[in-house]
Amino acid sequence: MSASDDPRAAAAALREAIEHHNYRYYALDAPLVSDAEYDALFRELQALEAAHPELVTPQSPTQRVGTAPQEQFGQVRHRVPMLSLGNAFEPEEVAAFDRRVREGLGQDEVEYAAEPKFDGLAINLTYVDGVFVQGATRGDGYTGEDVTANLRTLRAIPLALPGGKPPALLEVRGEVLMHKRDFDALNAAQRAKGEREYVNPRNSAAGTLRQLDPRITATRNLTFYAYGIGAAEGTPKFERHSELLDYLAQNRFRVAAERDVVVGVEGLMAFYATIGAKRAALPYDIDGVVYKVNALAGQEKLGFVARAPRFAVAHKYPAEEAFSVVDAIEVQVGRTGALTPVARLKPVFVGGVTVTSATLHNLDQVRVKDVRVGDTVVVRRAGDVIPEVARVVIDKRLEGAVEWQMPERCPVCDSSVERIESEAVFRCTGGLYCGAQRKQAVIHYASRRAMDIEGLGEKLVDQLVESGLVHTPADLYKLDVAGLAALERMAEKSAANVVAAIQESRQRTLGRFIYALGMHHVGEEVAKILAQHFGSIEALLEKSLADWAALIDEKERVQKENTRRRNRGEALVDAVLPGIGPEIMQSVANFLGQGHNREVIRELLERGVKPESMAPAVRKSGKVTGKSFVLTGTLPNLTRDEAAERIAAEGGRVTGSVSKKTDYVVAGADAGSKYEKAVALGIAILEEQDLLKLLGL
DNA sequence: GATCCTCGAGTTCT
DNA sequence: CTCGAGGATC
Repeated sequence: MSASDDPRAAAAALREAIEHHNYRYYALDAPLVSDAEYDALFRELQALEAAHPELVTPQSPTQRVGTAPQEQFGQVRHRVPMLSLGNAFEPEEVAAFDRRVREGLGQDEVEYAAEPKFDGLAINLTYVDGVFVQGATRGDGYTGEDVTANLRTLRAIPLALPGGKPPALLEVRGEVLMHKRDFDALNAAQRAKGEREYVNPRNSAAGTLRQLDPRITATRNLTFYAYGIGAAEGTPKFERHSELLDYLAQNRFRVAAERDVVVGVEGLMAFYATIGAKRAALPYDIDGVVYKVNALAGQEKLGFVARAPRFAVAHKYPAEEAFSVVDAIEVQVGRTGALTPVARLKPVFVGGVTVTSATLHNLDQVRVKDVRVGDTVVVRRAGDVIPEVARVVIDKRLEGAVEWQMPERCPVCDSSVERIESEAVFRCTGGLYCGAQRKQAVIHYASRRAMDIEGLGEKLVDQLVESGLVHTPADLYKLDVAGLAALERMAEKSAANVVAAIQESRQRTLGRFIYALGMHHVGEEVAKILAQHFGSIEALLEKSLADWAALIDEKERVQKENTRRRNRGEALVDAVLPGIGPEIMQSVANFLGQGHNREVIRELLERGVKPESMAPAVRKSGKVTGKSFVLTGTLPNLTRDEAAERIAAEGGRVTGSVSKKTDYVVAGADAGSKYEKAVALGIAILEEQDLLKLLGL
């Protein structure tokens, strides 16, 4: 049969042939034909479709690249949530996982499907009647972004499942990533064009997938590896995870060649070691391996804890370490004057990013690790993100390297530096005289949780303070558009926005205002207590030093009295200002006792800042009165603040750390150590929907 | 006096 | 998120 006899059949045959060659080339790395032969087939199909436009179908290989760039990505609700996995780092944690699985299944030995854990982006592909209709990112696990147009350009993603009788619905789960060699090629090209280079394959895959113009995505070599399925209708019945992967491979998806089926914890550890040894030689980046109970019936039996399946775990490789050299140890000055030593390092690529500095926390830490300028050090990214100096390579220490000393004078304002006995930190005594502290004070004042002045960030405050326009937060209210627009990189329009934001900030709650003042030991919580107790800023200012001293005495007296009563089992006396002890009172008294601080407050009020007095918290009874909650991870719909607000509205309390007194832990995606702790303490774990139900919403 | 619970403060990089 | 320290509790 030739094309002229039956163009429709010819086009179908060509498409099938091209998809098959794609599969051989992109998924198996084992092409059957030369590139020239492939191109010939492709051009033949293009010619045929040009002659018979009615034959063009969306799933034709000629249609991978759409034309019009999108404005933005749509939202996609996942039919089956895309969950995250629990992590294991140590052999004992893997053994514990295996033990829980064995106990859960009542088996002596369990078979696992083991595979590399790709360091890419989790994706869900939807096929309806064998045709690729939609691809979405994982997002928060429940809702992702529609990146169909970009995914269509990936030739490792079949646009149509091979003939026969395709399933009515198939969701393929997997990872989009960039092979290391393609990443290197991309960066070489970027360099040649004088454009920005990407830091690692994962970031470049993410950046490429989020291109609004699919034509750009098409020029980059992204690939896709399948590792599971979501919703499915009309697929064969699988009994094992490994069978399911075989099925995906038969349907022209790329699956990891390294996947294996192993038995027992010995099998898991052997797989971990094998992949670890091959890690550098693999074509893609991985950050661990994944173990899943192979029997699907077993997976179902084990089920889920909160958001993580009980039948699978990710076994991570240790944080990557790298050598670098300490160029200098600089000192940063914080809002409270705290001096923090920071190691400036020769740029080193570790854990996927280039690290140039790492905090050394305080002098004690510098001494413990004995870090000196010029030292060769081992750098790693602790936990997830924050770079740290793990240790010094003593053998490589240069002769004459001296112990680092905390400077005696502030590097910013030259005031003397002192260390309060029994405290680890050194502080600059310059107070608001110190430029660094002044800047930080203004930044803190404008921050989201304080007076919430939008557009007034670190950069702008730097300029304002350095140009002398602003010395204290009170000066913000004197700024006008003309003055601001005179600054560099500040257009009329954005200057107007900032001024408007400053005006708008005059009305804030008293709690926010007190917090914004930035008194030592007075964070959001303490500020709120003070606001509710005093009711107005004037009431707070009225208190003399003697009044505070009396209050402190009173506090200590009540504390002693209560200790006595407790020993006798008598009822306790209500304390003044619960949650605020002598130390904090002293700090507030010191702050308000200083003339310049009172002056700034007076100016703020004069310039129209009107803190709204706050009614003492009426302990409303709600659905969760008296219960305490801890939030961790990212919730699918609510932000943490929103969740906290709703809990408070029903009488519950939200705290930051998990303890025996915690009633519920609300866990979202990528929940961290708090989740672990909750499990260890046997505390009820809620997902967002459970929380909403509990709150009656 | 000891222990537990919370809050405050500081931090890196994209 | 983690550490350190203040406050409450026993």
